[in-house]
Amino acid sequence: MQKKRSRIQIINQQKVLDAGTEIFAKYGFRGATIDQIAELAGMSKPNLLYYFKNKKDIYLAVLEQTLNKWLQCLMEWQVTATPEETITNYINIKFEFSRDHADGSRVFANEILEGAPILKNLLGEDLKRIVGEDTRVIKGWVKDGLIRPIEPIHLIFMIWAVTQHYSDFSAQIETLTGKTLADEKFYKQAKKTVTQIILKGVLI
Amino acid sequence: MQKKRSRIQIINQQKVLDAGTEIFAKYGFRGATIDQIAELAGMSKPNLLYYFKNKKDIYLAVLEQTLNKWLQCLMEWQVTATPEETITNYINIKFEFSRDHADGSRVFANEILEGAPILKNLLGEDLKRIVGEDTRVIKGWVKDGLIRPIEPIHLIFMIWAVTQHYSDFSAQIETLTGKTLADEKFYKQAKKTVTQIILKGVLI
DNA sequence: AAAAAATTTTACCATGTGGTAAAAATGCAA
DNA sequence: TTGCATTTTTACCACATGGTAAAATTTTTT
Repeated sequence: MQKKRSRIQIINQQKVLDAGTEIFAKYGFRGATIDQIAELAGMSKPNLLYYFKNKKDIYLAVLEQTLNKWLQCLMEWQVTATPEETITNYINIKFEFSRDHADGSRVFANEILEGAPILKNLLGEDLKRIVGEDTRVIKGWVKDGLIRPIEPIHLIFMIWAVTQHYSDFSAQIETLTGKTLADEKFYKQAKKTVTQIILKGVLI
Repeated sequence: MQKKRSRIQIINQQKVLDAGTEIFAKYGFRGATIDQIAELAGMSKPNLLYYFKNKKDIYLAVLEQTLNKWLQCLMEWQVTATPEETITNYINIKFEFSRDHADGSRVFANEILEGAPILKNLLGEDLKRIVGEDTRVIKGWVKDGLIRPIEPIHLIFMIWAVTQHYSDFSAQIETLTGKTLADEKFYKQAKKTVTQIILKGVLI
């Protein structure tokens, strides 16, 4: 049993997590510095280290926070009725996540580019289980003749890839289109086009 | 007019570029160290700095080399006959690039995650022009009623996103499936599924 | 083979970065 | 308001990292 966190502690730890997410998103674990995070969080480095004993601890906390949000997102969808509804819903949720947690998504991207040394363990079993369930659902649809015979895992990867692309590579997208998912019109257009192509692509 | 590069120069500069690509792919510009690159290239740090005067110069050379390959890849496809053939061909080429230049792809990913400070200038106009041409072709197909009315840019992003996903996030993919694009069977299956979904998704 | 040019090594240095110790300041409960 | 606990600042340190100078070595040219 651990002592109740004080008001200041709660505020400052969250400040560090927010700043850490932003910095790690840009530079990855190795490239980020405690000074950068401290400055963005508006406190001195030793002050920050009063809340997190070292850089790795900040990183772990950021990863865990993001991970929870991501897993929650992945489990949020439900096999409601038709595959059409279910897939539409799934893409919706993923797009929403990409828009609202772009920095978290980029922290993940950086971590995976480094070979996912931490995430591999943190994620391993949970993600495999979730993906396994998704795969089973899709396999069921194929068996029932509701969608074309496709390899489920690649459909899942496609949806992840596209939605994450809009957050992870937003710098590139912005250069080319002048827009990001923050632009409501662009957001809807992207979601609509992607949903349409995937639905028509898999439905019979 | 610059002097002809010596035999040793050619060999060692390429060694540095190869090592640099691998290290920058993992850690990005900030996270990579000259020592790591030097060690992987099998030479001492001062020796490496005899060929490239500083870290940024190595990075620029790596980016440029990768950029040339990427732009070449993007321009390799041709509007042959039907949209079906053309899109299939385009996806083929991108998948091949992801498999054969995974580290280069990751260097790009890292650069874009950092906000593409260098690439923005290096790439800016060239990429815009290429994407503009692609967009025009797709718009033509829509007008001619050959494919469904979709927003071309998002189709392009979809194809980029998916193919790059297999190289950039191969660590995640390997955790989940035990496979990478290096596995011939997996490569063909991924390409086939993606091609099928996108073709059925856009063709009328 | 000798001289010149190119390459590699050795020995550095300045700065950046992760992290600590302890004093000073602040918040808070009695 | 006083005393205790929490928080913040100041002043550091050790090591990593980017980079340099110059000597030593190897390669190439004459």
